[in-house]
Amino acid sequence: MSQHRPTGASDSAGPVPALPDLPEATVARLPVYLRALHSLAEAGNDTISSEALSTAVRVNSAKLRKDLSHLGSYGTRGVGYDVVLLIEQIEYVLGLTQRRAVALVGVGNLGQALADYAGFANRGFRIAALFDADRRLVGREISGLLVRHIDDLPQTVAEESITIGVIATPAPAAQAVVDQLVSAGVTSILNFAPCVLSVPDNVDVRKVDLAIELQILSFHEHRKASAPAASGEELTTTPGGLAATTTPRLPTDRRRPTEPKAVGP
Amino acid sequence: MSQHRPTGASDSAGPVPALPDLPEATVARLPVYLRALHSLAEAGNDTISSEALSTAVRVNSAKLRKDLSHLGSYGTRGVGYDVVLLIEQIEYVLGLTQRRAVALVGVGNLGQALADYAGFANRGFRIAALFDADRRLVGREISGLLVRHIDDLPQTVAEESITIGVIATPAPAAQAVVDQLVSAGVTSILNFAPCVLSVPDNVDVRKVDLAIELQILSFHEHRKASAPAASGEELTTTPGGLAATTTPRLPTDRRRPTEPKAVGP
DNA sequence: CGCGATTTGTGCACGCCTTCACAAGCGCCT
DNA sequence: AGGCGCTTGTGAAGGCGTGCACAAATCGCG
Repeated sequence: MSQHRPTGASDSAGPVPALPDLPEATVARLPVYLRALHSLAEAGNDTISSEALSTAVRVNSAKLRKDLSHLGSYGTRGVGYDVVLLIEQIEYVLGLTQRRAVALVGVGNLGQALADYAGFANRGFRIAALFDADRRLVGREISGLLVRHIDDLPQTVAEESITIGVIATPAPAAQAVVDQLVSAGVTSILNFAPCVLSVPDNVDVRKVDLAIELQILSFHEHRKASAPAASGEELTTTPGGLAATTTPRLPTDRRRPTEPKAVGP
Repeated sequence: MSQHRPTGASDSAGPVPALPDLPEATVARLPVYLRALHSLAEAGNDTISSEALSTAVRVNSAKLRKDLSHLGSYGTRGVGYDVVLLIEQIEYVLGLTQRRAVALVGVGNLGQALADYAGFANRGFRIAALFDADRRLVGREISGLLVRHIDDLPQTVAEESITIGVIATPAPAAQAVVDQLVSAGVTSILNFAPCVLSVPDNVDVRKVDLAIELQILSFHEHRKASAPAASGEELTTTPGGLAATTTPRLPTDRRRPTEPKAVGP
């Protein structure tokens, strides 16, 4: 039941970071656990077993236990985990014990929807300011928040202790916006613009690209449409003859026959 | 080599039904490459080396080459990749040679923003129908699309050959909506509702949880705030009274409290 | 016509993540 | 008090993904 200490380093010499060095995969799942735990707490559960929680969040129970074990040892064998305690622990590690201030840049359609999104406020965040480059939008009020001009970023970021920026601008504007955010002191960025961003090493960026998600689904659709087709005739399976925009040229694999080696499955 | 069909020699002009069995990690990156390649094509580039493309998309060039090699062999040594050919290949594997019809359920703030989002149309998708359970919204028109009642789902899905559903409803409604989508024949779902969904095995679900993204960023913020803070202050750092909702109990951590971290190795 | 510069495609090793399986710990019941 | 069933925490194994480093392949030039 050793703690999160990565390797059994010597206590005397090893300066241990304040936070357990969680695997990224674990970090990404903790919020999911947290959500489920809040539900359980509201439903009046005092404790929960890893097995029960794992079915709720659709995660292998061993993986769940290992994830939680990274936080320390907060379960009771034979009983399970104390729901409230676990919530507190996860919120602590995720840094949610303080309500973090977020700046939202770009109040187009998506930006407005994000500004209104209740999920942020409900889960530890406060949208502290809205920005846009369009002077016509500046001064407008969106869900109780004044839209400021992007040039006011440095001042507002400082005043409101903003550490997280959300980019909901068109792609061409995104890089300039990040640069401004970064120089204003923001060190975490959530990017909705469909483009790659350049940031210094100390800045974290997460991207959400809506079209990419659909394209990934599209791949699986394509695959499903190919394989289980017992008829085994058509390739793209399109019922109607559409495909108007791009040239629907057929794939021509010009792989060289130099390797007759046909590795069978 | 020879991932999928060794079509090279025998030009039976036959279809290539068997798609290469791409690693999921590769599938997730292909859309990013595709985006960059479109830019390159517009900029007039005929060919691109893996090195150049890799810097554009911020991916290790070896990884990039390996990803592309899964598609077949479409590069020329000493030269690079043919941009147009590569675009066609990626669009083919992703199943983008046909424009896929998408149903969007839930036209609240987020749903409306998604309905307006140009990125979908620009990248191979067509929002074919909008649905909502609220009769007051049914009949309204949003960005040129009629909002239908969710009970019309089966009919519309069939008529429009919809295979992908997007859920932008509140969490409590999401599971019921998926069930309806699935029974209507939809086999891929993009879920924006903050909850876990149950679906049959043959249905793919991808989730986008905006608050989770912020929480992951929050974790890294927390970590950054702990480690490099040379001063004694560490844990929750921010001023201002907060944490009104939940008990701001400090971590009853058995792990050692914040030790000033010395520099790494 | 051959040589050097360039770039692809990939074998290999390493590290992270997942999963199984099980000993250790805890509470309850008899 | 002792045993029994339940659950946690984790060692070990296997799989997947990443990145290095290099042979093979191609082009351009002398």
